[in-house]
Amino acid sequence: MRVSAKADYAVRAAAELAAAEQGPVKGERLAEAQDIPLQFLEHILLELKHAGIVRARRGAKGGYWLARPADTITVADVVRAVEGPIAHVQSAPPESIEYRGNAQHLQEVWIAVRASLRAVVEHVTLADLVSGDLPAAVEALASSPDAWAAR
Amino acid sequence: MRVSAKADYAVRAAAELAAAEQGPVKGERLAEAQDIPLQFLEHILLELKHAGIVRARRGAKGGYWLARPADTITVADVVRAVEGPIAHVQSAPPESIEYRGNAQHLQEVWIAVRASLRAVVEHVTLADLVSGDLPAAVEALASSPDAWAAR
DNA sequence: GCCCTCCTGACCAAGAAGGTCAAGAAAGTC
DNA sequence: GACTTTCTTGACCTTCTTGGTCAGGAGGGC
Repeated sequence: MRVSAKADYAVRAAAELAAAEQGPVKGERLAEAQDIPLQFLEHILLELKHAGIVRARRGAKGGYWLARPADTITVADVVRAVEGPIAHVQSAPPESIEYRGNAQHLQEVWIAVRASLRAVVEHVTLADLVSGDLPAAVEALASSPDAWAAR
Repeated sequence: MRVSAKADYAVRAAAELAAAEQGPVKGERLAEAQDIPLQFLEHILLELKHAGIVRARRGAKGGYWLARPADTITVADVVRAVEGPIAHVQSAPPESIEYRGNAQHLQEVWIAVRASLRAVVEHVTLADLVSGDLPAAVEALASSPDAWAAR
């Protein structure tokens, strides 16, 4: 239950692209802006491209840009593109697992875990991220002092 | 953002212990009840013991039992015991990461992710799991048909 | 003394995480 | 057409994690 460096990098780069006024942004600029190893970032951007989230052009004046408007791309889209399905259990979707005996209801718990995760990442768009104007429900979660406490 | 086999096994075994009427339960019985490789399970139980969640006694009539009442142990306790902190980003707690440029607000998103995760796993106890009587908020999340859809 | 059950460390194969390197292919410029 | 720029792609690398197995030891119960 952790977020990989790759997913974090991917979202940060995507946010940077969302904020770009116009025209393609070079990989190097993204890498510098977010302090990400360039070569690693280019692999990530390639995956985002294959997922249809980003587009690219080579050559002078080349670079990357978002394939769709920033308010139609969610954090979940970006994370899935590089990490695969969210909240799998034992590499399988929770709804496909059969639980026996006294663990019967564990399936519902994992389903609820996934749903609560989705409720956040599927509702924050890149546009929200850049503007800082997060959905009210997300803001509420993040603003509780309890949410900031380590545990 | 996935749940490991180890964490899943740990919760299942803990649920089985929570349901045990009385007296220690053998590792072998737990392994059979939940179809978990015995040797692997014993390593897991050892971790749960070190975390103070479970107790054990050796010898004939030996076995494992919960160190505390089942309604005071949450799924989060068990998962943390075997997987470490929940929802870390790049192996660090989200509140300790500094984001720059257009990714400034990503920190709040990861904090919200962690909070929403906690809202589920910290409120389901082993007793809830065995009885199937989950907290209303969790039930609500799990009962939405949308939550069961793969994506 | 003997059996039972937990305890523990060593080992292992496969895969992922987090990168780096280097060659190529397209786009633009002169 | 040559040259530069920037993306594209595959190969490679090291370390850690995952999901186990094996074998011996230690302690309890009878």
